[in-house]
Amino acid sequence: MEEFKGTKKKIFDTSLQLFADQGYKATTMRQIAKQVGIQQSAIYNHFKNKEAILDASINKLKQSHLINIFEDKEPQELYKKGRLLLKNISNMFKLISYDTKTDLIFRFMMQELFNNERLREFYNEEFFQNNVKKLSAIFFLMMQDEIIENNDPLLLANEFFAPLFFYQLQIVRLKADNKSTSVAATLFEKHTEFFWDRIKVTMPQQDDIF
Amino acid sequence: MEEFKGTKKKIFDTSLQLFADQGYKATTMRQIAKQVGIQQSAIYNHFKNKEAILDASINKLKQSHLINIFEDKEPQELYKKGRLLLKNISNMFKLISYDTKTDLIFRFMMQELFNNERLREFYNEEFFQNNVKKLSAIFFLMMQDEIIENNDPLLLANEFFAPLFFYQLQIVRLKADNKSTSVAATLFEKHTEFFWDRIKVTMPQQDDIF
DNA sequence: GTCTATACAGAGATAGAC
DNA sequence: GTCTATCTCTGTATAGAC
Repeated sequence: MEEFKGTKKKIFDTSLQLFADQGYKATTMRQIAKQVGIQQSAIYNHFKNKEAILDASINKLKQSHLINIFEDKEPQELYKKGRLLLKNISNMFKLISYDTKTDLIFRFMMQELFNNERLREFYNEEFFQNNVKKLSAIFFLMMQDEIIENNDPLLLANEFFAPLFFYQLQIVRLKADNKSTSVAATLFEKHTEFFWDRIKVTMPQQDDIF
Repeated sequence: MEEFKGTKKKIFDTSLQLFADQGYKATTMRQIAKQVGIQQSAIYNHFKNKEAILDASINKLKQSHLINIFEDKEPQELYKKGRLLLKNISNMFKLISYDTKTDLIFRFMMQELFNNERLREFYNEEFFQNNVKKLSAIFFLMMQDEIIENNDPLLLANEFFAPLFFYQLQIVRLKADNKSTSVAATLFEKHTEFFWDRIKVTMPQQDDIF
């Protein structure tokens, strides 16, 4: 929860930047120090060792919007917003892709996910067990209220999240090479429309053809 | 195109395994040698240096089914298969997640994607410019033939690929921790059904309600 | 809290005998 | 083609002066 200040903050920000660009292992203490503008040994006044900076980075991820999609809100307060809720979530995914700080955390996460079991464990529990299940619950409530058609709520949750994550990945990747992201950026909204049309209740008495 | 043999193959296979588990940078020549059962210096009889093993790994990725989804087939030969084509593609994504060798390449790719510009460039051109565009072309032909409803073909291509990639990622991740993948595995088929129902032409004269 | 100096381990790579 | 031995560089981390 603590926010770093002064030199410690500089060290942390620089480290995260380098971790995102090159990976944790490839980043050296000398590199970090040089970029901060201090001697390498001075880092140890702020962080016990290199792993402590890694831990701080993981903590940052835990607090980020990449994981905390619903903040503290419960399905019961959310589901009535219907299509608007999905639009809000979709837009949040989009904003994250363009937020410079969160973009770093995203790249850091993707690299370490496969060689850091602790991070994988955390991702599984927080992102999956938490967010996907919460979204499932929301869809379930929407079905009960006949806002959307009956279907497998867990499938809907996955089908809604998957493209958002995928488009986020593409944008972060394209941005890393300073390539245009404009096409990919439009997909967030298009996905939500496309998806909503698939799941919404279509009134039988009202004929779309005429 | 060359397939390695004997010691060279052992070195390559071991390296790819370690790259997938720990990342390229974290893997040492001594580690590779130890696991192969030779002296560290003996590696240099087979590969010029560590980077040459990395290059070979990237070449392996280029040849894999992760990238070569349509092999050499053209949209014109494929689109008529309709729903079956999508089922085949979906099934291929699923099989890759469980194929031990391709699973390694997938993990290797995900880690290096963010710190290897060359790999990113290749991924962008081959996966995106090639596969997504090819699938777009297929959907476009399906629309012309009135197999599916009119829509943005590029959107459909993305919406179809995104969950497949996402589910693949989840399975590979779960497998890394020896966790159950059975729930995730069912999503490939469910996605295809869910998606096809969304896009297929629904005959106006034929009423589904009765 | 930052510096210089240094310890020490581990990295990639080469030389030359067999 | 593999071995032993070794070089050189670079990595993390600590000690102690200011």
